[in-house]
Amino acid sequence: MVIRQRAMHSEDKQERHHAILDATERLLIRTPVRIASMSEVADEAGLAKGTVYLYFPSKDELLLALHDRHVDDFFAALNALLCEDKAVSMDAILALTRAHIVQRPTFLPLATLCFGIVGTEVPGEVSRAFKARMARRLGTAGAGLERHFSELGEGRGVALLRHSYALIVGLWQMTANAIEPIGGEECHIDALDYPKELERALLALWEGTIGRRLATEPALVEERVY
Amino acid sequence: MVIRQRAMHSEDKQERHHAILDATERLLIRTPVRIASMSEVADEAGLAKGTVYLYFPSKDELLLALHDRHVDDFFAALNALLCEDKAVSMDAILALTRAHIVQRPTFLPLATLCFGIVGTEVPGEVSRAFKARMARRLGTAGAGLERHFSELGEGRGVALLRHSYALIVGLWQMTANAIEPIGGEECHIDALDYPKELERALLALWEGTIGRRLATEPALVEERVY
Amino acid sequence: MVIRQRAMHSEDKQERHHAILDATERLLIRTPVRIASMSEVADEAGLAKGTVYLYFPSKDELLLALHDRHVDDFFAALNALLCEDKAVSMDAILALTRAHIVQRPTFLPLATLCFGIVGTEVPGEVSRAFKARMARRLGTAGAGLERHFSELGEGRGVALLRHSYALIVGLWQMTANAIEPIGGEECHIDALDYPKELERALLALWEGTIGRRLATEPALVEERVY
Amino acid sequence: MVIRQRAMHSEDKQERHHAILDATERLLIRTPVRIASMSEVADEAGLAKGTVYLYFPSKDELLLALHDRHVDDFFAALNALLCEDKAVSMDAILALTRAHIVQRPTFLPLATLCFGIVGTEVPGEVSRAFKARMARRLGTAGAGLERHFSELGEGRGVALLRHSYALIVGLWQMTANAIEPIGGEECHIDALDYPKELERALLALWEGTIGRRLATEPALVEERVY
DNA sequence: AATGAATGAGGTTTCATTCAT
DNA sequence: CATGAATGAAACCTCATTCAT
Repeated sequence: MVIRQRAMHSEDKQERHHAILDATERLLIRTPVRIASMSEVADEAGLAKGTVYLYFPSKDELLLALHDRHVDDFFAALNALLCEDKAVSMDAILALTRAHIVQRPTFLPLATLCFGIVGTEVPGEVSRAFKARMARRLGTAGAGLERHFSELGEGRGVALLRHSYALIVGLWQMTANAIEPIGGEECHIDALDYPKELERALLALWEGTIGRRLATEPALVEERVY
Repeated sequence: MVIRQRAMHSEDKQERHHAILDATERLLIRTPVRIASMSEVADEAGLAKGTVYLYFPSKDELLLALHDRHVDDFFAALNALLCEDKAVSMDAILALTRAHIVQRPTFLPLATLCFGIVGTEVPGEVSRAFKARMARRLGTAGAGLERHFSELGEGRGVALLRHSYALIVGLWQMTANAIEPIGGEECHIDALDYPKELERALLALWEGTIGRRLATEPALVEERVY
Repeated sequence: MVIRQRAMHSEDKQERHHAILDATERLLIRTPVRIASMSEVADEAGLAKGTVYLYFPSKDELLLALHDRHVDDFFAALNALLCEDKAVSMDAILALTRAHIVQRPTFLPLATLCFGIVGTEVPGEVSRAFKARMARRLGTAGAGLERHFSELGEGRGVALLRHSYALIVGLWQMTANAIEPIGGEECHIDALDYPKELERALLALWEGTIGRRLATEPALVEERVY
Repeated sequence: MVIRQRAMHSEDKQERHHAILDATERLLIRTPVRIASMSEVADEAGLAKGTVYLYFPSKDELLLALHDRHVDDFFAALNALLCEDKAVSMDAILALTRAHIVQRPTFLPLATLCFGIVGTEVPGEVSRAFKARMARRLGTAGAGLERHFSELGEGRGVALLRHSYALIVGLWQMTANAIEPIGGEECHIDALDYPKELERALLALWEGTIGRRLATEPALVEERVY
């Protein structure tokens, strides 16, 4: 077993907390299909199995905590963007989504997984706490959105974020798992390029919701339906 | 144990095939949260466990087959609608979605489950076959859509269907799992009314994609952002 | 894994049931101090772990079933004795106790163990069923006792059996575990000869309960207090 | 965490020793069924886990020490009684048993537990020391008994105490575990009134051992077999 | 074709004890 | 002396799948 110092202070513990999440993330990147066992997590973190349970009461809560960190990263960036004084373009939001969700290899698989965990496997208290955090983030970001897009009425910002998130996750599930180009069938190959297809779909959703043209990126505009 | 005769003829086999799927569906309705074990499926179907394996090579393929049947029902109805000569309204499509997906208690939980199965657990051949069927259905329906909504360019019908499906599934996952009815807690109830929120989101997506107003249902219109 | 035939018929299953109990008993004889793990039981029985769980739903219930078999053996013999027409002597009962309880190396350790299991670890239904069987056995044997020892009033037979059983188990626990001859201290060595001390204690209990002399064995009589 | 000063002097240590035993006893009263974990003991004592290990080398020895204290209390009272000049009645001894064993909620559960510990889990030295203390107590009290009950020959006093103790513990195990109050079920209630049944059994044992009538309490006499 | 007994890998969790601080 | 973070050996149990009957 790797010799490590003990996390005596609160900040050391925070660090170790994160170190375990980091280890979990590394494993998830290595084998996205399989959810690592707690033994593997402990090994990867250079800790004993029991130590992992010292920081996370169960495997499900560990996974949920990692997902929570992902979500937090995204919303922190989003809120930072929305809090700025200058105008926020759709492009900026898409770029942010790309950076924090689409290109982060573990975000979407883990999100998919956690949809099954929250509410069924995890104790109600934990589940509720997660949902509350989620609601708070959505609320903050939704309000920010309403400030930047004045066409959005009260509460429409949150709804738009929810719909967008649903689209991001749902489309990833379809694309990653369910649909791929099959020989013999003539498919538009780029229809299955998840990042691009997602941006087109999001653009349509936002334009439909807000009621005016938003995109400025040529790539998206030129494909537009007339 | 129930005495049963053997399914000697091809049609008997088809029948038993469906009987097993029916049993699985009944179990799924009874406990949507838990995926029934093969024992339970066999019991519910009045067969022995081994017999179920004569008809479905694995549990995953059984679930996938049931999902396939759901999807087939939906697309059959959709294609029937789109093949008719008369104009097809958005409302008609929403109604169809409601009837075949939203209000069918097993469709969305199973879809969610299958997104995790296909491509990882199931042999490539089976997975490819499922995806091919899916692509064919989408292709047909997408083409029909393009006929009815002339603003949709070539291939845009398929894409819109994909995006819609993603929205349907993704929003369900967020709504079904992220919120639970808690006695005494005041929840923003309407934000969590999945059927209504879904229709609003779909409407926005379609209007954003097609580029014009589509809804006629007062309930949706009056909530609209100006 | 050892190749074995399958227990298809009810009697085969009974046999396998017993075979597992036999294996458990062998292990218990080998290491009376440690309660075997389910893996060891399965190995000893030449079966897979899962198979053991097919016959016994949990480790505790397996142990309880073995204890139940012990108890059953004892009471079957006791009732057989009490059902005979001819008079039953205290000596006969002591001999029977010796044969079925004292000299059976696993009876008392397992009984001690099971006192902790019943009512806490085992589901209420199982626990109740065991207690009901126990009450039935005690009732039958107690009534038989009352027939043979006319001084015992109604219900006193059951009570005497309960007290005797308590003495048997309690004294074993003290003797086997808590008290042993210690160098330096002058102890009557034979006070720690459990079988003999037990019989003396039982004789006193019975004589005190029934109210007259019962023993005929010289060994017990000659030690008697005048 | 509670700030505590260090136990530097021998008497401080003794005090802390007792404080830990007190904490263990409180936990045992709270949940008699479950043996507290060392963490709980430490918490209850307001100490860290490691500190408990400074005073007791293992969990088993902690439990044994608590049991030892119980036993010591009982024998101290018994010897005090037996050392008095005036005659000692059976009733007095029963009353003492009631007060120190039967009505003390942790005595019997812990005794049961310790019967499984001593001689198996605990190092021989500790086990032997406990047994030696036990033998000494029994020896003293047994000799006292022989003075008060002249019918008891040499060594019979110790034996009677051993048998009594066995009966006390054995009957408790049968009664406490084999029967539980079940709403709606009619149980032979009085067969399960442990304190009363115990006194009847002890009376019979003592009368059978000593050879004459001992009881004076009407409640016991009137139930007597003629 | 049908059965259902047997399999056994696989994963989670607990907690007495140790030892660095 | 005191702490409490870290350890890691157990042990249980499930259930998809196989295959003898």
